Amino acid sequence: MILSLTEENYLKSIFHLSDNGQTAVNTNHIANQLNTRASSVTDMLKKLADKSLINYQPYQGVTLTAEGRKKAISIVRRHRLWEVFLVDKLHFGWDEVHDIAEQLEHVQSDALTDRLADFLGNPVADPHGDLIPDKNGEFEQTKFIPVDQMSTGHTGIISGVSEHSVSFLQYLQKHDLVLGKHIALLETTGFDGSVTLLINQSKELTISKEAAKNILVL
Amino acid sequence: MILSLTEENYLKSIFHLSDNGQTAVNTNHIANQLNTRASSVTDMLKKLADKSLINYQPYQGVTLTAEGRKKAISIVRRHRLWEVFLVDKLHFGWDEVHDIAEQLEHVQSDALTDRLADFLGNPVADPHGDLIPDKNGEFEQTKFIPVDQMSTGHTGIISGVSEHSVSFLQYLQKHDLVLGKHIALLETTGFDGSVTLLINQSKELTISKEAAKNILVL
DNA sequence: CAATAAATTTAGACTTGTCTAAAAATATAC
DNA sequence: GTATATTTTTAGACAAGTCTAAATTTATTG
Repeated sequence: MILSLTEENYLKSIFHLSDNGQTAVNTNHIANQLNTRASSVTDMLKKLADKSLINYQPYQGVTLTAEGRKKAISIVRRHRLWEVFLVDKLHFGWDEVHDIAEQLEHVQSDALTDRLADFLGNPVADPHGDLIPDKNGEFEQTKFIPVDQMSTGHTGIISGVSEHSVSFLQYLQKHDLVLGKHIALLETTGFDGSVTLLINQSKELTISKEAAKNILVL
Repeated sequence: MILSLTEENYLKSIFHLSDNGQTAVNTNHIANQLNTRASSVTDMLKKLADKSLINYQPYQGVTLTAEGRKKAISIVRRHRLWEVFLVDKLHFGWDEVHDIAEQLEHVQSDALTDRLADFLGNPVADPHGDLIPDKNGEFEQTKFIPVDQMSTGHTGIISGVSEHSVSFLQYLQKHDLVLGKHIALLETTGFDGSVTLLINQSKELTISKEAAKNILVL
């Protein structure tokens, strides 16, 4: 079944807002995420329910069906593969690629997606460290830890972020907190939770608890 | 000014049907090319005329304005660059790429287009030999000759086709009449115009006048 | 050049996706 | 546990793009 661009965007939103399809999502949350109105969302939810892509009970929020989840995951796969392409091959900054990938993800061709993945070396994570599902929709099993949950003295490799705003990404870039860097947690300040890191065994940097929460290490 | 996908497709059609924007194009021709109805075309022509992208007088056909031509050329540029990407990098066959490029061409980002061009080595022609306009909309000046207009004994390099149907492309592929092959015209048959070629100084092949007309050499 | 044929445009309707405003259902608070 | 606030849905309208059928314009032809 071929979905419209709009339908794809709704499925993707629901997937992301529901923590990969587990919990129910509210109409208002979707409206907010898609910059549209609750009434528009209701209309679309009925349509997606008719197509058996979501489970929808009026006033009770929605979850994805197996079919809907499959579709959503394939969109996520396309999005993240294109992000890798844009950063690795076209040398865009990781803070510049989201909007372009948002367009590219809607190009419908399984052959294209699979060949692109091969061309990129079948990456398992995108430039933000978000996991790329494989052809069958499976995510590699990994255990990212947010920096604010590391113990003092322990080390890790920066492997992802859980906040994708351009300003945060640029902040990270500026302080050289990019993917692949080795960090060690030197100290956690009790009163505000800010943490002091040693980056690549050389540079010391103190960041807020808020920032630490959104940097993931492996 | 940002154009809708549909508007882009109309401009592209007009550009192609008008021999790169020179001659006037009929409503019916556009309807035919876009698989739509004449009445739909009329509606859209009014809209494009309102936006100063075409010159439109009812019943008199249309031509592109300078602005419309610029837009059309940028779509053609994107389309052909993506075709190069699909064939050179993802190893698609030249007969498989049109539909995918048709989708990719509508991704709106000048930065993407320019970086893609750089990544591909700023090619001047796509896998079918069609010229790729540069960033400023200029086509490289070349003089392709259709095989049916070659003189007996003369040689050339296959550099393009003027017919893009999948069946024709597959026919060429089967007979090894692909881009870059050296051919010599051995003989033209008077009564039906079919021509006998020597391919890469080794293999002889006779093709119809119809086929010869659509193979371009340099 | 009148009559027919072909091409084009208009009129009115339909679909998709959106919106505002009002109604209904659910959640919260005293 | 009733009143208020919040969330969600319904009702009706609108814009983009399309369609069919009818009307109009242009082209063709005897």
